[in-house]
Amino acid sequence: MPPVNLKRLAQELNLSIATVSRALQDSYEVSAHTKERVRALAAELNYQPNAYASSLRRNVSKTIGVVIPEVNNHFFSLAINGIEEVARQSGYHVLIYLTHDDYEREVGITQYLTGGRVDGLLMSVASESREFEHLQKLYASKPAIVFFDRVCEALPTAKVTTNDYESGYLATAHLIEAGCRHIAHLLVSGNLSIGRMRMQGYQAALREHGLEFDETLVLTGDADDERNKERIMDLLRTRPEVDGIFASVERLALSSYQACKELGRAIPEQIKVVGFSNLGVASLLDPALTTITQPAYDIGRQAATILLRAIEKKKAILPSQSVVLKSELFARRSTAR
Amino acid sequence: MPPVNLKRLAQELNLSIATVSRALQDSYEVSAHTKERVRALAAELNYQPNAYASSLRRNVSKTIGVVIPEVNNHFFSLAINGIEEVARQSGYHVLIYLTHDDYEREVGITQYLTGGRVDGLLMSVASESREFEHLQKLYASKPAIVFFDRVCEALPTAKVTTNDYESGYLATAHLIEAGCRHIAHLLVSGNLSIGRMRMQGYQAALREHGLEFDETLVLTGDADDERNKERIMDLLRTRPEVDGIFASVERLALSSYQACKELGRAIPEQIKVVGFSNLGVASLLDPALTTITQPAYDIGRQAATILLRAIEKKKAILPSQSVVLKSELFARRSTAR
DNA sequence: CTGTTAGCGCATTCAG
DNA sequence: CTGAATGCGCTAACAG
Repeated sequence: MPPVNLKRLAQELNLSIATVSRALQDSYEVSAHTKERVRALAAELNYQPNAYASSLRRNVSKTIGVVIPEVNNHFFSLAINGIEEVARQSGYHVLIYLTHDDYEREVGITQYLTGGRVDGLLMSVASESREFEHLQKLYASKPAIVFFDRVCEALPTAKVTTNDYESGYLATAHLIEAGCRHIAHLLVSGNLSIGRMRMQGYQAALREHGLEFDETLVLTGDADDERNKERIMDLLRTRPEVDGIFASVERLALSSYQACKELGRAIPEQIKVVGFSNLGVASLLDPALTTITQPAYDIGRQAATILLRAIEKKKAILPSQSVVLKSELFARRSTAR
Repeated sequence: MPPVNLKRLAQELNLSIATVSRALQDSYEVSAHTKERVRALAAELNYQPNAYASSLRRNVSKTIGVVIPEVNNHFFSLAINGIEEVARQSGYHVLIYLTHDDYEREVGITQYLTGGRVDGLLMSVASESREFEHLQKLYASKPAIVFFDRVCEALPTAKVTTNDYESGYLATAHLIEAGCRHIAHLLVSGNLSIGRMRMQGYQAALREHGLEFDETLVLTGDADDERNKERIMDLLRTRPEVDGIFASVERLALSSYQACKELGRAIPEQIKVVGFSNLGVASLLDPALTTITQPAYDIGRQAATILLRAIEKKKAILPSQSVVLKSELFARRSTAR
């Protein structure tokens, strides 16, 4: 069976390829009658335009890429939800790439992406990425880029983030007000803006409540959850005075909970924990879980909206289009008192 | 600045386009010296082949599509993880589409996909889909398809599933052995094979343990979580004898937990619940949560592996390549006694 | 080992 | 209103 393409339609209808093409695009310079004939046959044969030929010709792919650390995480999966929603409504396809917070992979992926495969890119950088050369290259190679959550400050483009400084402050203040005096901080990574911001909020809250900032209570996590848990347990063992933990990212919050449980230290009676990011499910079920919840779905939507708008208008994305959304402290029942 | 394509490279090197193309593909019929020159310039100019031109010419896109109900769900996000992993290793790109369990969307997406954009498709059908005409059409239009978890039995292709019947049996038996005598079943959807299988296991377990199957204790959920919760609460109120719940899917399990909490019926003391699927995080934190956990990551990997192998070998996928993996009952501490 | 030629399917000039 | 011709960037068959 011959393939169903414009040529085939043209032959069967005794028309030229050009006319068929125009008819399918509802061009004003084709008679209503012809359009009808073309559409009827196209439907009958289940004609689908070849996306690649079209992309090649028009030099747009109607495809965006999403590069994120992982998907098995409430924040990112909700964000994808928002992104996919917006993309589909605008007729865009979504390619997904996971870095697993690995620098090498991120570099590989960005190279993969340099070359017209996508019209634009939504990105949350890997926490391990210190060097941004690959991102610079990518940026130079043209696709529109919008960062969300884990941004690369070095590139002059729009970023969709949350009020990380304030949230860090809020989380810490919440713990202090609940009676904590020795609050450990679990940092996601020193070279990630969200980590720095949240930590600054943490420090400010301590300071303003008259507490010392103790550098030795700050633990920087890595990609190995098991090891993170061990290190948290070590910290809790060697520093028994710790009565609160502020985890700056979901994975570390979980590791904290597990560490506390394994050490038999009850949450929230003995140790209070505030986990950053969307524990979703868990926080609904276990009242001991206090979380800072980011509006992940909206972040995804906003980032995608900015990106697609720029693509459609063929306009550059400016840093001034950046958006800062608000996170919320979500405690099922107050841990204060 | 002129674009960096083969033509440009060829001009600057005084070679033909064909030679440059061959050199970049490391063809044996190009001198080492020439290859070197080409590669050097390509690197210098950061040449990236145009993926669409290549796809058009070769008639392969090195892209697969993943169509799933949602991503904000441990099962699917883990599966994506596995899929992306396998795909990337083989140099494939992954397009993602979410149906939100909506029939219309699924139809729209499959149409979207009919037309060479993807070389293959991994799919978990929407629970609402009763009609499979769109899938038949898609199947006829050629891309290789592998179903996973929520399969469409009508199509003669490979399916990657878990031992749903046994798991349903196991879950129910677990409740019975823990002392439950009136076990409600929350069905995901009557027209989904996983639902039917799990329910059959549930019925068999009841039967073999000498319990009556009571149709009025079976509740079929829909896409509205809030309403599901209300209906579960209704059921628990009108049928106070219910002392166990077997939820055949993650979302319904969560709604059950919430319903129980709102009614003040303690889990697992007053009501025991077994939730199907990967509650992940939650089950680690709350010992009350008993889950049937599917090997989601492996399911993703396996499905992707079968698909890519078939694509690479240009061979049709046979139903005989189907795989059935095993789920595991995961109770943090036994609810029995 | 290298170049010439043709064409993937489509959108778009330019003619009529 | 319609058709013929051109080329997007790349690969592959065919020469030499």
